[in-house]
Amino acid sequence: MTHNRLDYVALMHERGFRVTPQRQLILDAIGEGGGHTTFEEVFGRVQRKSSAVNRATVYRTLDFLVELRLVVAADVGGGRLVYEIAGETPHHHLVCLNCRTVRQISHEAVAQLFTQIEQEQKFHVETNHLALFGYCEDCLPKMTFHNHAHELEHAHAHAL
Amino acid sequence: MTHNRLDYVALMHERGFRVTPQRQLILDAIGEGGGHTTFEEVFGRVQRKSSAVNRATVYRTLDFLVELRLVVAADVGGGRLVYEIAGETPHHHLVCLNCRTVRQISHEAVAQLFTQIEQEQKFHVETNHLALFGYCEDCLPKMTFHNHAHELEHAHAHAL
DNA sequence: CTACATGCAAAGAGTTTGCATCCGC
DNA sequence: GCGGATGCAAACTCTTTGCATGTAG
Repeated sequence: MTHNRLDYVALMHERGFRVTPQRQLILDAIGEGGGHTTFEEVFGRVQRKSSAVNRATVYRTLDFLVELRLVVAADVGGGRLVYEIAGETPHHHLVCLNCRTVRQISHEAVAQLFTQIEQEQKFHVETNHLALFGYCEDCLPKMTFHNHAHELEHAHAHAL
Repeated sequence: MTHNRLDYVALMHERGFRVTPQRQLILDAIGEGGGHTTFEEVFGRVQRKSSAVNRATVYRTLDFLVELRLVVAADVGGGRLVYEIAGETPHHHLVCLNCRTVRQISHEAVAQLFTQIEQEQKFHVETNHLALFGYCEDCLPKMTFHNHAHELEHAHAHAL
């Protein structure tokens, strides 16, 4: 990763911000996420190491780190952001609509589409945060009959 | 659109559900969205016609219509779903990360990428709900400065 | 020592739920 | 009339904010 301890300490000092234990814990917790981490995961990891850290601090610190561009917040759907240490090679997300697991794919796999859309649609696709929704290998079998809209009775029995 | 009045009335009756004025109003309100409509837009339109309709009813009815597959809920980021009348030709969404406007693009434009990912990643991309995040023609100029700052700090450059 | 950062609790936004009433069929 | 649908209000979840206290530099 491009940001080691010296990097962020220097960056924060340069800008007149303080390097607090909470900020370091939270940065570490994001790094443990292997690419993408939800708020709850970060909060959980931080609490395990120091249970005194407050939710509000984690919210504020995540915003702060994103603003400093040490961290990137990616919208992969599900109404929740995922956080990643910035500066990694561009990659994208395959999000399973069923089990919500998020897998990464390389930039090369989609680069061509980006170029094409850029030209044809005059729309600049953000290269770091593409989210493709669909069904993963495990969930696809379960979902195939879904397309035929047959299991509704079952679903609806508890829904309404 | 594939679902006219007869369609959905028949469908609901078939399944033992009732056709209420609220459900018809809400279905109409989604149809007025020209492709994608947020909850608040639906609620607003419904209230203008019948101010007695409750928020909870709109929430419940949207879920109900999605479950009946008369309506499709698409996650285009921003933490909020957009609703569309089902059965339209497959299309996708270009979502501007700055102004949040959502534009549609045809399926053809991205079909090849889907096939490729399907084969290489063993992941089935949901053909109706692809959301591509980026910046639209209007917002891109405003964001270039922003991106530049980003790149300076993090050697993050990856031009398109 | 002086701001900036944190903890705490309360307030907000958005959504869901329990229950009595209503009304489609 | 029966059972599903609605309205209402309360409960819930997630996030933000005001303010007093703590602490990095």
